[in-house]
Amino acid sequence: MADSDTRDRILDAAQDLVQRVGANAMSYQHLSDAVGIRKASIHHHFPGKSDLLVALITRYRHDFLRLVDQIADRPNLSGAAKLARYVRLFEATLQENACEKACPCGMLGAEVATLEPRAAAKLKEFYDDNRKRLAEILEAGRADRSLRFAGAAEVMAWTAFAFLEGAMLVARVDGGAKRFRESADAFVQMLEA
Amino acid sequence: MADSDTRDRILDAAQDLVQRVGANAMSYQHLSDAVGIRKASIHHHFPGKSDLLVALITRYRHDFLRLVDQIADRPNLSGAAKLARYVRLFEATLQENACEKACPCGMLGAEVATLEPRAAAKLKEFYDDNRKRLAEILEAGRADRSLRFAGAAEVMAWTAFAFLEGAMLVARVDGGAKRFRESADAFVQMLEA
DNA sequence: GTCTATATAGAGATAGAC
DNA sequence: GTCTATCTCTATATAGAC
Repeated sequence: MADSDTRDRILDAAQDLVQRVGANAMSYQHLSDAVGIRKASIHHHFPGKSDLLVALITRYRHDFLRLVDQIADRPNLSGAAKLARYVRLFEATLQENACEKACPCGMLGAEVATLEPRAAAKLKEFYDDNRKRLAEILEAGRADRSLRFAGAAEVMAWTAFAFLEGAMLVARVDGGAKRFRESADAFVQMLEA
Repeated sequence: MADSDTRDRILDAAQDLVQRVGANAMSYQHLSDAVGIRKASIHHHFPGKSDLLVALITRYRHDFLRLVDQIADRPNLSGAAKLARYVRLFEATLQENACEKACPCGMLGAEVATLEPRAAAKLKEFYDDNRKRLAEILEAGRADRSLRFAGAAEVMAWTAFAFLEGAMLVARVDGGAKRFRESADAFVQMLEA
C-alpha cells in the first residue's frame, strides 16, 4: 500500500494548492516540493494534470458527501439543525490550517472554462449532489416546520449552495472567517420558521 | 487619443479573458491575438501583468459603481425595486455575448492569493464599495417598508454580495443564466416585506 | 516506484530599430 | 507606438537507467 499512500500525499498537496491558489497556479514542481519526490514521479501516478484534477474532485466529492450524509440521515435532527450543520462544514474548511482555504470545487468552478471535459463533468457531479442533499434537508425542514421558505426546495438549494461557495471566496478578499460566520448565520436565520 | 483607444482595447480584451478563464489563464500572447498588436506593444501600455490587472479593476470598479449609483440615487424608487435592479446588473453581465461571463472581480477574488498587493487592494475596494452601496439600498428598503430582514444591513449586504458573486460562478458549471435568474429572484423574495 | 536528463512549448519581460 | 528579435524562467510531459 506504499503506492496508494504516495498517491494520497500527492492528492493532499494538490488539494491544498487548489484551495489556496487554484488549479491554474498549481504546477507539478510545486507538488514535487510539497511531497518531496520528483516531478517525474508525480507524472507516474498522474500522467497528466487532468488525471490529477479528476482524481482530486472524485476523492473530495466522496469524502465531503460522506460528511453530508452523516448529517442528512440523522433522524432525530430537525431540518434547521441539519442546515446549520451543513453550513458548518463549509465554515470548517475555510478555517483549516489557520490560513483561509476555499472549497476546492468552488475554486475549480471559477476555472471551469480551462478544465478538460472529464474534470468539468466530475465538478458538475459535486454541485449536483450537494444541491440534491440540500434540497432534501430543506424539504425535511419545511415538513417538520423548523424551516419556512417560498417556492421549490430545489431553487432554494441552488441559492444556498451558491451563497456558501461565493461566501468562501469573498471571505478571503474581505472579512475572513468571522464575516463568513455571521453572514452564514444571517442566511440560515432567513430560512428559519 | 489613439493611445488611449489602444489602451482601452487591451483592457477590453483582458476583461473578456478574465471573465471567461481568469487572470492566471490569460497571457500577453492571448491579448496580442485578440487586439491584433504584438506582445511588446502590450508591454508598452502595461509593463507588467499587475499593472494591467490594477488598471482593469480600477476601470471596472468605476464603470460598475456608476451604474449602481444611477440605481441607488433614484429618489422615487423603493428599496426593493433598487435591490431588484442591482441584481439585474449581475444578471446582465452573466448573459453578455451569449457566453456565460462571470464578474471579473469575482474571478479575481478566487485568484486573490496569486495577485500582487496592489491588485488585491484594488479588488478589496470593489468589494467594499459594493457592500456599502448594498447596505444603503437595504436600509432604504427597510425604512420605506418594501424590505424586511433581521440584523444589521451591513451583514445582509455582505450576504447578498457573496450570493451574487457565488451564483455567477456556480451558474457557469451548473444551470446557467436561467438558474441564476430564478435563484436571484428567490433571494430577493426572501427580503421582500 | 523513483530517479536523472531532456524535450517542447509557453510564460513574462526587455533592447533597440523604425 | 509598434515592430522584430531575443532572453530567461517555468510549465507539462517523456525516455530510459536504477
